[in-house]
Amino acid sequence: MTTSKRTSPPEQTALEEAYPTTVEGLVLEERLGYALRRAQLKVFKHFNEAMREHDIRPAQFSSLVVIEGYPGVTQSSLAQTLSIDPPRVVSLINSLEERGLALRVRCKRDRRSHGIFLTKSGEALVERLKGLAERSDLEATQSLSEIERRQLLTLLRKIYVPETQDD
Amino acid sequence: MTTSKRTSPPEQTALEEAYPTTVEGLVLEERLGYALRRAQLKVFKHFNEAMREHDIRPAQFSSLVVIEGYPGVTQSSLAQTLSIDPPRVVSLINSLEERGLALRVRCKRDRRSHGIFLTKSGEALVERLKGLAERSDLEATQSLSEIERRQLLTLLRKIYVPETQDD
DNA sequence: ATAAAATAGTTAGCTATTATAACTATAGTC
DNA sequence: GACTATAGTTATAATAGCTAACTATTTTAT
Repeated sequence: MTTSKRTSPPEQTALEEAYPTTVEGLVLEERLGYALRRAQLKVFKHFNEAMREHDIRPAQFSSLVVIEGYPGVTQSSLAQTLSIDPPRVVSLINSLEERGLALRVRCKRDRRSHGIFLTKSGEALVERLKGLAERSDLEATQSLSEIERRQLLTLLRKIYVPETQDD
Repeated sequence: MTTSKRTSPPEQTALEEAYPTTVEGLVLEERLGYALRRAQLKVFKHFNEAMREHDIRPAQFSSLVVIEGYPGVTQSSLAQTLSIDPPRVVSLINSLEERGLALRVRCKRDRRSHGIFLTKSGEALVERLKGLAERSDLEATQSLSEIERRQLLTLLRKIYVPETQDD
């Protein structure tokens, strides 16, 4: 199984330090997944830093925003909207409920499902957080112009919502 | 602590089903982190599907590509290049070594560091994988034109490498 | 109307990712 | 030679994404 040997004689290898820390021109720079991960890593780091005092993670923030926009949204609907699997939605809503930010209400029509609502403090918090998130994004993308930021959002949306029309 | 109450009377909530599965016009659509995650999720899913028969994960692929481009690269240099923390690089290279795709060679000049090289089978594999990755990206972004794909890569690169110049 | 199939939510378990802290060995500096 | 810094490693921990299995309900088919 391990019949293959090394590609370069290790004896004559002494220039490791010369390697650049940024990989210009490497095939990797053409890989969309790589670029998306690097960009997301940076944007999320800024986000987490901005939310640190509120102890809110990206998925919690997204949930709060969706619940605010669609009060009474069911867990399955939330899962689909955020591309989060059902088990994770459970723990997500649990944490929001424990912190008094949201609550489940059993649905009368279909007693299998639960509508989710924000509490007063949940509503107050999400209003505050939206401003912080906005500022965080701007900081993380200082190197982009406002036009470029719009372009980027449009292109990304086209990937995950293929039916998206240009603005 | 739990003084706040719900935002809507749950008694009159019976329209959950009417909620859209795609959230158009919601504040969330303006959040860069959200869009990045959704897009990355889709691109990575395609990638993992394309690599399934080879049992190669995104981070392993990136590592192979960098090692191929810079044979003898040290683990710390690899960590910095890929924005992966050192402990993870260890397990990453361990797995590549166990599979006979790469190997560590202790550096003579600085005996603390290890140069990483591809084996013959590692070289053969990465050549094969690069084609698969390319096709996977195209499939995942069918809704984008070639120009838009280039724009997207450029914009993303501007975020994580702020010094990047336009093409 | 009853049996079968589908759905909403939940619990449990696995792997991977990101992040720390602490430790060993080596190298560089005062 | 003592102090400091660096490369790699080990060990934890929290989170994320995925799958299977189970309960309670609803819908569909017979």
